[in-house]
Amino acid sequence: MSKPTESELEILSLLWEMKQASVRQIHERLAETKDTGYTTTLKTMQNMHAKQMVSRNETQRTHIYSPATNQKDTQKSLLRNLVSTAFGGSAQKLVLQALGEENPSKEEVEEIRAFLDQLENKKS
Amino acid sequence: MSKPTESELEILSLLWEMKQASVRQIHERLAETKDTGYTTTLKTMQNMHAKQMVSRNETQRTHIYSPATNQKDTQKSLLRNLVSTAFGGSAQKLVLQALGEENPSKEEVEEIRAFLDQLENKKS
DNA sequence: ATTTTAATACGATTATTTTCGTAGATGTTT
DNA sequence: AAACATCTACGAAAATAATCGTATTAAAAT
Repeated sequence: MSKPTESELEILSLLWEMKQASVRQIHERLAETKDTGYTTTLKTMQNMHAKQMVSRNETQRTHIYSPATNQKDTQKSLLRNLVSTAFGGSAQKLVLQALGEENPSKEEVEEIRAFLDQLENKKS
Repeated sequence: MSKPTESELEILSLLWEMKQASVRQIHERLAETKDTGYTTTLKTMQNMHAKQMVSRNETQRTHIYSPATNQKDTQKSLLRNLVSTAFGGSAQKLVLQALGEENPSKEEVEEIRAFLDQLENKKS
């Protein structure tokens, strides 16, 4: 599986969220923040299909697309890439930086703490 | 300041690490993992200079480059971008995912805990 | 049935990024 | 000083990504 481009990732992200969608639906979501033509969205999704990045149901005239790449795996590889190119290989730095930015709620902090506990238990 | 491209980021990252370097030095580091010509590296660094992404000392024949963009700021914007395109806007998810990947040492976990404490204190 | 609307396919254009070759200048070695 | 190595500058080609226009087909509305 190849690395999605910026545009592809925007679409993929929406598909992960929506589980499945038509080109029209995706295009409408994109239109909230972007200003490109419908056929641009269509073409990109067709490209993604050619790359097997998404699958689609063609039984209806309006094709329904769904993600063919696992969200977790994609996130993992994007994170790995970012860590190595922008954080000098240190995931720790990335985590701290992200936390500093995030301004997490009490609940979120608790969730992270719990996760850390769990990590430590696994070690011993 | 514009978003660095993939190649630019590789170089920028080395410059952050080395503080300053000649094209030759950068090229040799890149050569460890990549297989492109010297003039390619040179050209990219010249482009970066044109974009004011790096500065350079031209008093010697061999120019010495140094980063002109702040590492933290760049990391921040790259993180923000990744969160919004690949993590559905949730920095929390990115943090948890990164932690799951990282397999942090005891010391690193402690560092994160300390950072979380500090975050909470700031709130009250 | 005709017209209008909405969809896909697909080539072509444009923009961006990456790569390299060549020329010319400046050092270095012999 | 001649030959060689090592720089920078810079244009241009090649590769990749993003955008759009047009043709065609299918469904929906009148």
